Amino acid sequence: MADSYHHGDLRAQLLTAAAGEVARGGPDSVSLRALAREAGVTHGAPAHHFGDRRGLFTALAAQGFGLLADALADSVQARDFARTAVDYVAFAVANPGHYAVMFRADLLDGADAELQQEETRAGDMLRAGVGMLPPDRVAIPVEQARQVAWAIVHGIASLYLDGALRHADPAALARAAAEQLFG
Amino acid sequence: MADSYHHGDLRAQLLTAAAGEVARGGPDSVSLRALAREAGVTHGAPAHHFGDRRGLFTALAAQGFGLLADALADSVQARDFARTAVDYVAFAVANPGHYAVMFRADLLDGADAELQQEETRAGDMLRAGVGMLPPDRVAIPVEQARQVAWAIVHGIASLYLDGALRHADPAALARAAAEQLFG
DNA sequence: GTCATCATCTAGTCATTGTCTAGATGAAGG
DNA sequence: CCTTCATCTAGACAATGACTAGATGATGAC
Repeated sequence: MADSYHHGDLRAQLLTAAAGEVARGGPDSVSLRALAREAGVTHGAPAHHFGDRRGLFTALAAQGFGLLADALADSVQARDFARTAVDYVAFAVANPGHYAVMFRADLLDGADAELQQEETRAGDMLRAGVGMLPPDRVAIPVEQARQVAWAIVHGIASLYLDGALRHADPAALARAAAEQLFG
Repeated sequence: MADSYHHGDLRAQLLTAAAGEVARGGPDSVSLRALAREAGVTHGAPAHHFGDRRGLFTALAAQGFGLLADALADSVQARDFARTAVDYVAFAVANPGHYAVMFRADLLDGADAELQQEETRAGDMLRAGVGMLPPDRVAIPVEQARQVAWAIVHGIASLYLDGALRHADPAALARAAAEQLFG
């Protein structure tokens, strides 16, 4: 359907291209018109699917939260926190374009229903993962432990994706962090 | 000198205004022309001081790294890691506009001399802060411990500034994180 | 005191972008 | 067959970043 009037899969293709572009040059380098050119449609076509630029990033973030929740499901069910930490960082490294926009409140429409739903699903997954830790390993209130656990995997992922930990193995670092934190 | 031909303090004023705007609406909402209007100069004036948009963010980040190094100096000299962690997060909360661009490689000119200098100074400060931890509290290689320590304060600061930890006290969280990590 | 130098700022221009509007296309279903 | 509506086209507009040539005046040498 690539040469018909109706593209047929434009929304998905735009999201994929946007993720690639964000991973390559950051959110600023994403141009709706460039994405449209790349997809072989006119510059106004993306607006129908995403409304505006913010809508594109919101859709990308929602997709990212969905993928993250999926990526964590196994280890959370296995109640293996160290593996959850590794899987979290591995998700970010494998999906840099998605991850780079997921927590950028300034780029997203926080009121978007799909975003809220996927974000809640991913958040519940994370909470469950930390809730299963052996209490004798946790020296601080459990709610703080949850936030600290999130902060550390987010910190590793963010710093690595921003190039600040260029010479480190992020997965190994996540494992070490889990051990030092709760081991 | 506000109404003379030469502004006299344009560079500093633009940086301050840019920090405020980044804190308010993120880097995307920063417009060189809007900053110029606000400062009462023409749209071309900022280019002389920063070259282009990237140069503005680079200068802002360099200033931020300098401020960060200053903010950490006391506690590092006192070899008090918990306080360093708190001071780090407190710096980010107090200077959200600076912090939001400091690690955004896509917005910065990594080759800038001033940026590299200030970044190195802040990095050395952080390394020194973690290097003084009691060895029997550290279960992982010291280099990983450094990275983990950085990741956790960066994670707390980032998540808080992005609004993901809206109901938490970031300083208290930093203290708790230090205790759980190395306490 | 005068003058040259140069950092600083002005003013105009251009391509590009996001967004809005009206309308064309064609797929899907009654 | 024909209506409906999601999808896409096409044109326009204001705003922006970047570039250029030139005006201004602060500074320091003589």
